[in-house]
Amino acid sequence: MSRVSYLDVKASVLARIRGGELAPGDTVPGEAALADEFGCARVTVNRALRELAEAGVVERRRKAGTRVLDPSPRDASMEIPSVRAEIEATGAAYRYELLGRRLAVPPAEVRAALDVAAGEKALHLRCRHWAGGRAHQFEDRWINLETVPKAREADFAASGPNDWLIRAVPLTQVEHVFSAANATPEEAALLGIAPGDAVFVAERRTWLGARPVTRARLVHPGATYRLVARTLPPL
Amino acid sequence: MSRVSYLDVKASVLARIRGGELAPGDTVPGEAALADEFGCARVTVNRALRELAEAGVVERRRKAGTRVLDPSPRDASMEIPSVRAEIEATGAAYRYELLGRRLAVPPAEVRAALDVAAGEKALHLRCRHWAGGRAHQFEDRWINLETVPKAREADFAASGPNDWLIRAVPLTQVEHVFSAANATPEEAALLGIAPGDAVFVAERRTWLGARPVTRARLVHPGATYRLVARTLPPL
DNA sequence: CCGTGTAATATGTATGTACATAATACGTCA
DNA sequence: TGACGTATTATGTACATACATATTACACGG
Repeated sequence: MSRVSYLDVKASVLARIRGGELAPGDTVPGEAALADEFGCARVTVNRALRELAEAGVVERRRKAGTRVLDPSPRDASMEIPSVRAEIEATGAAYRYELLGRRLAVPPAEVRAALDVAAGEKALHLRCRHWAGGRAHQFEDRWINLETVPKAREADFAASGPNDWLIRAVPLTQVEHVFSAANATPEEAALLGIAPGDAVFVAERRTWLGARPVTRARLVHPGATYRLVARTLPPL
Repeated sequence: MSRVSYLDVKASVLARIRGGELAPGDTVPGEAALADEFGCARVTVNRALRELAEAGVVERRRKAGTRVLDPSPRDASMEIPSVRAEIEATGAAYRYELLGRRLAVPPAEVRAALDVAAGEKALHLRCRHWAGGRAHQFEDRWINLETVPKAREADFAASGPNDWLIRAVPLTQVEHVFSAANATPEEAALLGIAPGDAVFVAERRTWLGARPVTRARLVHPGATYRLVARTLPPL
């Protein structure tokens, strides 16, 4: 004879919504009413409804009560792709190659993205990531040395800047912009594809608090690269 | 003189982690200890730590206690792109055009994706979405009529299948696979670009419970299309 | 009629207590 | 030494109660 769990209440209310007994826009019975119905404490109902609200199923407002929301097109989520993990997950051997490392004044676009002062230098890296014998990604990355001074000493010969940054900096925010483009001759040569072949481009920017950390342009052969995003599993 | 809130405890513990006082792998003081330190009830600490666990900052195990996790590459999330909203958000005029509608036996690949019985027909739609005078998306969609019989009557002349489905079916699960490709001659003609130009392709599959609803191949001109994903804002 | 102050109300949260549960630590016995 | 059962312990959750807070509804005065 276990007592009534908040999970029982949560499941029951969810079932009423799924079953159409409670339609979007309807007001869910108040905490007191549900507590009475289930024979449990109001706090127990509170937790159940709070979690449903966190899940985006209902909306709660003081005094107004709890209302069923539209089955909204929930956000899709995807793993932040770490090249190494991505490649190793396929079973292919991962190899990293540093093509270039220099301190330089970044072009205007990068300067703006990284919030680097005019004339100030940043760290510019160019790398290639292999999946077995196939070039998987060409990486063109700028690192803000004001935010991450430690990067000045790192040589990035052994492991990629991505792995290094993950360990060195507790990133607080990451943004990706994905697009498709035709490979430039240089990109084609580096990726072992023909110029003009489609490439999948990810532009990644990361921040540490309010300070930009890095901006990377990641170019993948379009013929093989896939990015997957799924909605969170239903409750 | 308000009492100690679970938010205070949560913020304090988070600050210790961010500040390095508690490093990944370290054990967070027990609920009893924190309750004592903050002069609040253990339940209050419990809620603080529980929410930190939900946020992926710490890991909790009975008897073992609470440990700080690696600052994991949190999942990035993106809005599920609804063509109409996407276009209208840019300020451009949205126009929808139905290119074809037929009942047909789907090709093997689609049959597998939609779990349609061999020889069984499905609804095949081809549409184009305009952003002002520019073709924004070419849509090639199959709908499983066993899951959504109502689609047989819909004519999709006025509004797109996407809008129709959102209203008609409470989708439970959505998957996107993004890739880059070179435009086929047909795609190029439909999108007003040159054959071979890069296109950004989204393959979307949706489910209602365990039953596949639809599979759509959405093709966008690579020169203009961008997809953005961000990590959830920091705690 | 309109704005404003106030009472009513549903949710939000803190507390002390009690018991449940999972996992580890450890002692016992073969 | 090793397998197994048991005590210990930290978290997990339920409850009754009390008070906080946001928001609505409504009465009242200009």
